[in-house]
Amino acid sequence: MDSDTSRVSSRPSSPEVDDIFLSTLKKSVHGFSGAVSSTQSDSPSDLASLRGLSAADEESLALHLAKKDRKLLSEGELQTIRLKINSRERKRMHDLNVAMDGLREVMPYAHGPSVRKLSKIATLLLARNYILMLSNSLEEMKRLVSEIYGSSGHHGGFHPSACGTMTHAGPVPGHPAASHATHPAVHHPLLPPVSTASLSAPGIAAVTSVRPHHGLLKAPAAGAGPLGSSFQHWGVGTGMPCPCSMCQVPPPHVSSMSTVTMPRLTSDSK
DNA sequence: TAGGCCATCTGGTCCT
DNA sequence: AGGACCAGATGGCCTA
Repeated sequence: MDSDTSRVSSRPSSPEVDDIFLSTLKKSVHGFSGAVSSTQSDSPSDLASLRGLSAADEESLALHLAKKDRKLLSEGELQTIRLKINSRERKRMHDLNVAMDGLREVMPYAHGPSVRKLSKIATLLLARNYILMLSNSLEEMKRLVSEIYGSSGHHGGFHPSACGTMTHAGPVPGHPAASHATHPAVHHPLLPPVSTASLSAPGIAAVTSVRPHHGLLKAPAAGAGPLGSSFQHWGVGTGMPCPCSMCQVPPPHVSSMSTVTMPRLTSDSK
C-alpha cells in the first residue's frame, strides 16, 4: 500500500462499490454513450426502475432468481442482477489486488511514495525468482553447514532442529552471503550480478523509481539460460533485476509443484 | 501519440 | 442454485 505512487493514488485500484455504482448511474443518466462493451447498457429507463428498488429488494431478487428464468425478467431486474454480479466481481478483484499488494510489501524491492509500484506481472515474476533464490540459498546453506561440521565431533551433520536457525555465535565461514563470490551458481537472482549490496540500500530506492521495462515481459522463455545465471539482463541503467520471462528458469522440483498446488489449473482444459 | 497497465463489465464454465 | 473463477472486450490514465 505504502508503495503506491501518485499514479496509484490518483486512480485507486479498487474504488468503493458505491462510487462505481454511482458512476454507472451518472454515465447512464447523463447519456453516456461511449463504446462500452456491447452488453453494457445502462439505459435511463432501466435505472429508473432500478432506483425504485431498495438494497434489500435487490438482494432478495437476485438471490431468488434462477439463471434459466432470467430471460423472462424485465430489463430492470436483469440490470439489478448484473449490478450484483459486477459488485461481486469487483470485490473479488479488490481482494486479489490486496493480496498483490501484500506480496509487493514482502518483496525485496524498494517501497515508498516516490517509487513506482511494481506491475502485477512484474510482482509475480519477481516473487517467483525470489522464492527460487531463497530455496537455492537454503540448499546452499545446508550444504555448506554440512561441509563445515560434517567431520567435527560435535556436529556430526546439519541438524537445525537442535541448533535452531543458525544462531551460532559469530559468522559462519562459509555463509552463503559471503560465499556468493565464490559460488556464482547461486548468485542472488534479485541482486545485480556485480554487487551483493543490500536491497534496502539507498541506491535501490532511486533505481526503482524507474520502471523496469524493456519490452521483454512478453518475450518467449526460449533463450533462458541456466538458473545459475538467473537474470539474463537488468533494467537498462537501473541495475534492477529483470522480471521478464526470459529470466525465468524453473528447476524441475519447482515446476512439478504447480501441478500439485493448482489442481484447478491442471484439470482445467479450457 | 503509441504502448503499457489497469479497472470494470460481461458471459461462460466450474465448483460446492 | 449460487458463487467463484476465468478470459475477452473496452476505455481511462500515464509515460516515453
